[in-house]
Amino acid sequence: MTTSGNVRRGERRPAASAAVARVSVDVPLPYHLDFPFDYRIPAECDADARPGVRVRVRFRGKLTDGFLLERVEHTEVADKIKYIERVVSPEVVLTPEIHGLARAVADRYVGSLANVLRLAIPPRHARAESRAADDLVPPPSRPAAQGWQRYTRGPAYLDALGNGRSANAVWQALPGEDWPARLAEVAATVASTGKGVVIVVPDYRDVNRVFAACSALIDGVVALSADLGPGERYKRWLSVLRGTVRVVVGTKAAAFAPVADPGLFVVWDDGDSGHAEQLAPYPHVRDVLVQRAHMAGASLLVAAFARTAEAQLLVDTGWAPEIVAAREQLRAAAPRVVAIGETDTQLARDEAARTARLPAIAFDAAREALKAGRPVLVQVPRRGYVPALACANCRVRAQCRKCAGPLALPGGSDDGAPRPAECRWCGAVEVMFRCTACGSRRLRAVVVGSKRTAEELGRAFPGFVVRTSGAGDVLAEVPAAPALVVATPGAEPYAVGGYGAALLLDGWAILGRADLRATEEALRLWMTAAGMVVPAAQGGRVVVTAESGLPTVQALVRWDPVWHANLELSGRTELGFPPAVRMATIDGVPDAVAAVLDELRLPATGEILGPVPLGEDKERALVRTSRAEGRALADAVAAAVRVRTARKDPDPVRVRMDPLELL
DNA sequence: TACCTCATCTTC
DNA sequence: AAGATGAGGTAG
Repeated sequence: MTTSGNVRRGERRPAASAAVARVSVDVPLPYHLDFPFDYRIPAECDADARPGVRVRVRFRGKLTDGFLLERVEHTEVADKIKYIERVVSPEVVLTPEIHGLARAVADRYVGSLANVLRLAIPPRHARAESRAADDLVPPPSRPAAQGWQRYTRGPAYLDALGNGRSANAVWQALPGEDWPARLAEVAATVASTGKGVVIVVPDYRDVNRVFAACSALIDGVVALSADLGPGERYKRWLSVLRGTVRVVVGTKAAAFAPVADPGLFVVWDDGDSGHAEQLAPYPHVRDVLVQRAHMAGASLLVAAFARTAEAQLLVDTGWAPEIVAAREQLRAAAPRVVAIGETDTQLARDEAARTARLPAIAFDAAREALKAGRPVLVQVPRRGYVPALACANCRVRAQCRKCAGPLALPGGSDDGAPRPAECRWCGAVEVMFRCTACGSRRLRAVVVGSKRTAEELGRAFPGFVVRTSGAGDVLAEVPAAPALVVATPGAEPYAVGGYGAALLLDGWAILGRADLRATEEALRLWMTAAGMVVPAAQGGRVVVTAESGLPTVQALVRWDPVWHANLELSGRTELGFPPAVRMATIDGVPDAVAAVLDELRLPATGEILGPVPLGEDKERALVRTSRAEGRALADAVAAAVRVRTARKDPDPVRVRMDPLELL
């Protein structure tokens, strides 16, 4: 007698009540199938089949993993329903909070729940799970937090958090600030009330620094970063889930860490591109935490040396008050910053310094710092920026006069014939370029500096150690000793006791990037480096090689990230770019993009830009609405894409909401 | 009439 | 996305 597996298992019977499980299956489904599937819960699984557990189910014939989202009495699909194969483990890994958050993130970014859950919940590691839970550590006592007195609303902010009140904030750290210590004080303050804290930083070096700072004040801190092995990662994540730790420090996936009773979420340096998830649907840590804090009734702290336009918007809309230092505190803390553009560059008289293209002021600043026994940071731009055009005179990025997009020379056939510049966003041809800043009509290609900087500096400063940090080989820390430290942006080592000087070389190249965020990014990179330099009173000097008249350079010289963020935001408001508006990009072959646009039912403020060619016979359309209609935009794009995947149109389109780069 | 290919349909 | 189903065509 032949029997099917189901029958041989002995006539499975459904659980007595709520025998229908709604399951999110973990398979890359086409977008129109992003909804839960119903499965019958067998009686023997009744106890374990709780919402949030992992289950094993048969989906289109194959065994797959899934999350049990909820249990209900009835199903609409009684004729097709199958039994759950088994409950993988009774561990409730998807908490109601994270489920709600993941759903919201999926909706916001036009992605599927399964894709977001894959970012939020690490893969299971059975051995880590079987270990017994540690005891819950007692909350720490409230720390002194003297460091916050330098900021106008600092003490009041700490008080609010310490009294368990919800208090969002956007914090600009003073130059030289020991920001990991300040974040640790904030975390300890919230933890002392018994609530949980999640701190998200851009990379593992920052995780280590903040973890160390937090561990000095708090028992029960855990570091979560992608470089951990699967077993260790799951083990630490479980300690968060089981509520045995109160404070989580980690990189972007930690934004979803299921900390118990969260009171505060922190994102450090929200302008760092490391906070943008590289996997679909590409959520950004800042957005995830804004959403999460809102849903959880917890506070959000957006902190950095510089300030993004997005953070400025949080301030402007009243979502978060700002925490900045009074002017006299800034004067006491800031290094002396000088900008030298090409027109006023006086190269050092020293022969070797001349070879290294070092201006006299930079050479002197470095020499003084070395003499004082301190390391000198030399920031050089990374290779491989998108080729773009800038004004030949003042190096300001060449803008399209219609949409302010970046101008570039059309690539492709190299027949030598000079061709006019084109806008990379709207495709408009520019034959009569005129610089928006200085009025010059000449254009030049933006190129990046050479890798020889390190050798050349070695020759300019004989007898001093030259260290490099960047690309594959990132240095975490340098000692408090004279040395030249050549680093690419984002790879600057932490200097014990601070740098004596920072030389920000080829600053104009960073400014000239063909990017909506070029100026914001330039200031962020400069301030991150300059923020590691000792105060002017201790001889701290910063030299940036860029035109001193440019607003971004001014913002660095005056150390005024708030002014710059306001400028940046009003610029984007004027042009109609994020974060002033909500925007979606739709990529694909021309027919596919056209079909989606055709299907698109936009809300009232909706507007379509392009499509513009994207290379490889692909096109990109930009779609925008007011921020208020952001959700409607996401829904409209989702509906249009769903129609397409449902009728199995051959050419796929890729959608991104508010991408970091529009090109 | 058996068998193969390609399009369409379904996924609990 | 990918296996299951079925329409219609083709060889024998």
